[in-house]
Amino acid sequence: MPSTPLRTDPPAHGAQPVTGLRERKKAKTRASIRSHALHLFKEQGYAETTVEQIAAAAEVSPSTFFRYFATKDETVLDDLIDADTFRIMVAAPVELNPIEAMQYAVNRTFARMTDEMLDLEITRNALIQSVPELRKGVMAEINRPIELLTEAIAIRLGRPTDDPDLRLYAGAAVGALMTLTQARDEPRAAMTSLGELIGRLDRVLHLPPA
Amino acid sequence: MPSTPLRTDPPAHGAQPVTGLRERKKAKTRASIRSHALHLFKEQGYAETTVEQIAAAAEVSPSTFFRYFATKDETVLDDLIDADTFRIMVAAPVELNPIEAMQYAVNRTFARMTDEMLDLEITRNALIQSVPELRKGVMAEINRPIELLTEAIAIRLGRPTDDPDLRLYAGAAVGALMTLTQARDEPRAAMTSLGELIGRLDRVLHLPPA
DNA sequence: ATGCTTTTGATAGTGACTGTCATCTCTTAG
DNA sequence: CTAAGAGATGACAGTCACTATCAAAAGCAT
Repeated sequence: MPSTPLRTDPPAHGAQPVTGLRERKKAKTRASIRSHALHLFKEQGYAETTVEQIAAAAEVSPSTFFRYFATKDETVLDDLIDADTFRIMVAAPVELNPIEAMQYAVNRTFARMTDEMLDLEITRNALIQSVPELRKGVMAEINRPIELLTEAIAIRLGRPTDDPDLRLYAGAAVGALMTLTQARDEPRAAMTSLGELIGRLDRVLHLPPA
Repeated sequence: MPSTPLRTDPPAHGAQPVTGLRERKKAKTRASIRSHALHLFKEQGYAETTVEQIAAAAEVSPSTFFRYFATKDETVLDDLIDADTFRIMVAAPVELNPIEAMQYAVNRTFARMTDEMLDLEITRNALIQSVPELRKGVMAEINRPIELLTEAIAIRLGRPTDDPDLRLYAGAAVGALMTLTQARDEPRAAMTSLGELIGRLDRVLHLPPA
């Protein structure tokens, strides 16, 4: 919390905030720590990897590690919920119903990803599935996607964002989706077939009219 | 895991396992630790209370504390998901539909509780709502109630326990219920009006026929 | 270069949790 | 009633995530 922020971060719109020279190094450090952390986790396991090791691998001090990531699990869980996907959902063709719009957005998100991004996602997902502590962390933030989904549906349907039925519907959708993805054994399948899984939601969900 | 369990715990039926003398002391110690922990949490806050303090208050060593509770938060979260409620749900009058049966079971569970049990629940609930780490712990076990609910509905309807539609339905129900209870500000209301909240589920849920 | 801010590393904690081992206390066989 | 075995306890030492503090270093502007 700087006292006189002469040049703070731009309001975080869709466009890239014109990288400000010094901040590039920070982004690089952050990415480096994250990357080294994930590699180490994959090689030695999550619990077996200490923050000290990660810091050493990324060539920073442990102090610095904690300046970039508040907790060890943040290296895995950060950015997990992709706000972009919900933005795509909002912008999906109007004739799609909410569930179809979700499918559209998810499929499109996967299509946008490069192979290495997909690999990263899969690694991450495998970690989350296998390490209880990480699974815990994901669940803890379950409200975020519910919130985002509520909002996305509200915008699409021109309904108020605080419509209780919408929130209820979104909560049910996320809950159902959660059970669907967790039922899968292989992490790869759960991820790539996400679009298909969403299609099953309308078997049990029903959106009450405004 | 004793090598020769001459007298292990009975198969845990509904009836009370005839308490075996020494085990009574263990139960007492466990209850004591838990009670002291909750009181301290309420007085000084969760993070501000150390395991050492709890152990001291309960007059055991820190080592012993960890023999009874694997983690600090287990003192709060243990026994949170009440399997009995689901048992009551299974036994609810046949003419009730799944949602009505849930309401029936929840209301009955509250009715069974003594005042101090209710107080305990409310304290616990307030803690969970206010301490992020505890909330995390609850979310982590979200699968348990989904599982139990799936099973309860399956039994009531005479459908197979692994019916994917039922699991989906249960997941949606729990997800929706979660958002409903979290929307509330005052913990007391969220708990005691749980039965009423469940009634709203059928606004968005719909169980596909077998 | 000279000030200023921001980032960094070193250091010293705290507290949850683990593992080990000797002691002590029940329980049961004899 | 007692001895032996099993289980429970406490003391101790250690690991590791995470916090707080402070001085040195590096980026940036004038």
